[in-house]
Amino acid sequence: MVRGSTRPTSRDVAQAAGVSQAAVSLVLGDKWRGRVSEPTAERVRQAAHDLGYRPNLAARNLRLGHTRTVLLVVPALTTEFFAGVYTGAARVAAAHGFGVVLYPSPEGIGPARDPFASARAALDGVIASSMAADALTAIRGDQLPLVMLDSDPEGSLGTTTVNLDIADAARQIAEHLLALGHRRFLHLAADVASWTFDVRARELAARLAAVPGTELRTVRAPLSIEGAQAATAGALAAAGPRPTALVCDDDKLAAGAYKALRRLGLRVPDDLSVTGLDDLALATAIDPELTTVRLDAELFGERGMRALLAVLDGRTPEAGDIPVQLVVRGSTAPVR
Amino acid sequence: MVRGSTRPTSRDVAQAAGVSQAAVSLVLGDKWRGRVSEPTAERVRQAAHDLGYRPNLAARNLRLGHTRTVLLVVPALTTEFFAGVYTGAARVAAAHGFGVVLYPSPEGIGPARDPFASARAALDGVIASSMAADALTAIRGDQLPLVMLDSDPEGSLGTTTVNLDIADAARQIAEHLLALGHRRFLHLAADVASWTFDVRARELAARLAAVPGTELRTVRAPLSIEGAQAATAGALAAAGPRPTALVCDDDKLAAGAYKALRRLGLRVPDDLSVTGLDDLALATAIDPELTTVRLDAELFGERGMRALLAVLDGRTPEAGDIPVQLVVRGSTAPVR
DNA sequence: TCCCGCACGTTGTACGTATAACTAGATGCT
DNA sequence: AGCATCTAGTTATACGTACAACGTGCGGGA
Repeated sequence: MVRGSTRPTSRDVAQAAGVSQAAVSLVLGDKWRGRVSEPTAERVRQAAHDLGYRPNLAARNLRLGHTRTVLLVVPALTTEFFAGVYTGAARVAAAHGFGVVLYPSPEGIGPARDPFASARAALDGVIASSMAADALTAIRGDQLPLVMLDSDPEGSLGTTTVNLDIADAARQIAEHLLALGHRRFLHLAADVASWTFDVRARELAARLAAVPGTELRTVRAPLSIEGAQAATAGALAAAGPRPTALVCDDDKLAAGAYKALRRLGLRVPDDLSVTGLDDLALATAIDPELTTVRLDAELFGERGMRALLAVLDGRTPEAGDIPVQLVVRGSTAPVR
Repeated sequence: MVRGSTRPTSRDVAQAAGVSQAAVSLVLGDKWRGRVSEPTAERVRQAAHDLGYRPNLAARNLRLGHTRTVLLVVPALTTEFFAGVYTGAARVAAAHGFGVVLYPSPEGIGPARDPFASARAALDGVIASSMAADALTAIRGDQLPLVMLDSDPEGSLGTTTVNLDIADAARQIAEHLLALGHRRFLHLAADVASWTFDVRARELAARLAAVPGTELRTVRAPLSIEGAQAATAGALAAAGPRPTALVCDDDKLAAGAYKALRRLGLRVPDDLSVTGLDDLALATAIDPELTTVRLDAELFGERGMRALLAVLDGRTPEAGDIPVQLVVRGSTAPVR
């Protein structure tokens, strides 16, 4: 590290090894076969190591016109679901020489200042969850290759979408509860404008409408334990016969519902069957363990990344929704 | 990599506005006062807008030598704790014109391939949790300004550290349980090599050692609900008098312990008091609600970011640990 | 009149890299 | 011998930006 404070460049390495800068680039870029002799290559590598040389990636990106980096835009990371998505995406990306950068919608930071202006520094593409809607406007302006997760395949004109088979999840839950004899349903719905939640509501309603004598009420709650608790308490205080099945839009809402039910002295599943969706760690932490639908977050991330790679290569992305699986636990029982 | 038409550059804008590229740079860089007339500036802005011009940040970074972007390195995002850290860091960063990029250790991706080589593309600094140890070796090689979170202030030579007052957390838990009359303790410790967990063990042991007649056993568990469940079950199956207080290294471990206790037919807090640490949403989702110590994740992130900004400016970072607060709930009771 | 300063730009250059195009000597083939 | 081919490099250039340095009219003060 002779040059004092500034980082060594490929030219410094070249000088140290007694070759030209181009030779350094060839050797370190692994394109030297038949262009540089082995002894010289070794000398270059040695010099690079001695100087602690790290290529300036800004310069490389500028030169190459791409970065082999993609951005994953997700909603606030309040559950481990998107951690799984990231892991899956990062795994596939790594196998193709790509890196993944995560951009969670930071809570409480207005869109006035675009907080990831510099994060976008150099990106080849974007994978975005439709739940991070606020961040999307900024993205669209960039005209980058884009893959949407959990987004309406119809509504998103031309954009590639990768979806979990949420409709099937809703159907499986409905079938399960109907088979147990339930007829009076309460739907604890997430108060979030997103396709993935719309599908739950639509499919549940459609399924129940097909069975005579069923009843469906809906109550909306913000996507938090406290919100779900309050909404559930409010809904059960209403007049009329009490529902026997409580279908929650996700596991977190179900955990909030549990709390409300405990306060009301109602027992799960004796007085009320409860279902969630996601199969988070939370689902088995609460008592009784929650009947829910397992979503394969990692596979979701993998598929998203593969779709983006396909788009970047001009290939057609893999089609088809990702299958989900009902997991029956102790929170659902035959109606009495 | 087909990107339809190539993106417009500042030169294209210049041509469209009938000025030089330098003028475009001045206007868009907000340095035009007294150098370019208002009508001309407006013409440039208009042209930039019409063409949908976005500056090439790789080129800007190369030119300026900095990026106003920092990297936040965290362990796998299996709880919302680091989401809070990110939010706090991003808020402070945004206020100073910086962006934050998140790098969670992806599970199952070996260190063989450096998965965030390109994410590091252009960074001014790094904030890293000591829990993401595997990622750190790669970081160190870059010689970037670095701030460590939850790291041994002694061991990290010269590096700036920002810590939660975990020692105080452990003390408060110990005092609380001692005051309730507990004397036989079981410590459910995270099987993770990290300073933050070492402190818990050390401080708890020190505190109990000061009180005659106390007893402390320790059992280690991987940082997951299932792991904690198994470890707790194993420990309680051992011979000898049963402990009356179970001190868990974090809330997630406590949730696992709850499950083990339920299986064994032991009741919280009647048979055993349980404490956690973190105050995640999980802490109030389980029954009974968990006595734990609240960590202010957002403040943690803010302090980390402020420290890094100080380092970048050559200033001295704010000193002092971040205070924590015991939250007493239903999982702890006087010993019977 | 001369010259200075101001308003309004432009020209030129450097950041560090990857690679196309070239060179010079050695070797092989006919 | 004459020419093609191979080896082992070098030289030159472009990526898009920010900014230092350099004009160029024009009005005004001495």
